[in-house]
Amino acid sequence: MPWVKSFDEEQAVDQAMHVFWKKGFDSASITDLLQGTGLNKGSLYNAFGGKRQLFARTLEKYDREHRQRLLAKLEALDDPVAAIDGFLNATVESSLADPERKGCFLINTAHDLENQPEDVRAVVINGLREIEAFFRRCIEVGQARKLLRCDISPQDTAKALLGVAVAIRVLGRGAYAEEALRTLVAEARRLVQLPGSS
Amino acid sequence: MPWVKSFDEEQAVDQAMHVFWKKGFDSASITDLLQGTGLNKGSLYNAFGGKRQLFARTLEKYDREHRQRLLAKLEALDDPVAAIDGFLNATVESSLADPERKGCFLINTAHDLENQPEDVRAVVINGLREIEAFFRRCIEVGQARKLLRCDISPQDTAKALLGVAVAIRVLGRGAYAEEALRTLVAEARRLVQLPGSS
DNA sequence: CGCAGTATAGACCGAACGGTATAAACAAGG
DNA sequence: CCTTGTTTATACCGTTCGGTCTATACTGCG
Repeated sequence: MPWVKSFDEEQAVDQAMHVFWKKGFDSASITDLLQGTGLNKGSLYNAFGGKRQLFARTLEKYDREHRQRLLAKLEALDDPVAAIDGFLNATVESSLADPERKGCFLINTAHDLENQPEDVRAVVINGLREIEAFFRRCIEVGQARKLLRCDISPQDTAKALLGVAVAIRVLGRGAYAEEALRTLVAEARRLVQLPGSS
Repeated sequence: MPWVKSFDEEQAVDQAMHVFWKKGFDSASITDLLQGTGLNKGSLYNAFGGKRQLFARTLEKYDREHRQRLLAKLEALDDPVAAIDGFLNATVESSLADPERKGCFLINTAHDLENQPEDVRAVVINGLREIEAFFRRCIEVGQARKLLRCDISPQDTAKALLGVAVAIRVLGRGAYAEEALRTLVAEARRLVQLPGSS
């Protein structure tokens, strides 16, 4: 093995991620990916196999570095109220901070779920399911600690919170401005009867 | 004027609508549209000018015949509770009834809002704004008639209801099954404190 | 019939698509 | 040096893209 590798494969995946995230699978052309990664065609096909496989890798990386990382950070707070609040606010902040208004890569892909290969579908479904489970755990703990109202179903309310997060991500791509997005967060908070914090 | 027209232009728009609705603007090819409408290339370009203009016409038709028609029907009930309930349930039913899982044409387009021409953007923004206004009116009337809790903001809660509707449409495209979608409706109902009806 | 205007079918355009292949340049181990 | 395997750059493949154009068939009016 006289040579190992010259370019940073993980960095290339990261750059390709932004291309796919912004344009989606179909609209992202090979040329876009070559420009975004700085690779040339041969290296890209040699390193990743093709467009589909590269897309799957970028989505997995996004899921790992965005969703999983955020959920882990929030669970570590050991404060269910702050965790719920934190997730929704992070959703809004991410939407507002991105001048390209790319939204959430997972949800963008979920919107196109029909024509995705099975491995991609699995990442999306699993990611959404884990966000829902995160909300459910937050609600259960919050109820046990008497921080949240106890007359609601954690399972069902978790779905509602995920739903609001989805709406923030979709409407945050141009249809709703900051104030409206923050209103959605406040309304979601009302579902679990949190006191109005910042 | 020795001839008027041979094909039904409105029917062609309707068939093109389903093509764009299913595939989106970019992924719908001219060939798809020709097959869907039964027209040939010359007629299509002669009658509509091009892909973009045809897309705008199909979206306007969708907005007119789906959103406006549903809202008018529900407003005519003069029953704010049934109207809110009816909208959310209709959203679920539409999602479930469509084997192609196309979702809502307006919301699909809203998800791509960035690279839409101005006229298309206007239809989307206006459509969403009117759904929100519909919810707001329902809540205001419901409060005046003591059917809904009076300690909530009609304006803000209307945004939340629209948000849940958006989530139903997005997650209804494969990520969520019937039961989960109905849970979202029930949770939305909880936002305005409706009694649990079917 | 002859004229005007439309529908049809399909050729044709340049460009871009995803993907493969080929060439030379290059780096490290033997 | 020589081999091995990767880097680049580019040519090339067949297909499809949105869009134009032409030639022909057809319909209704005068």
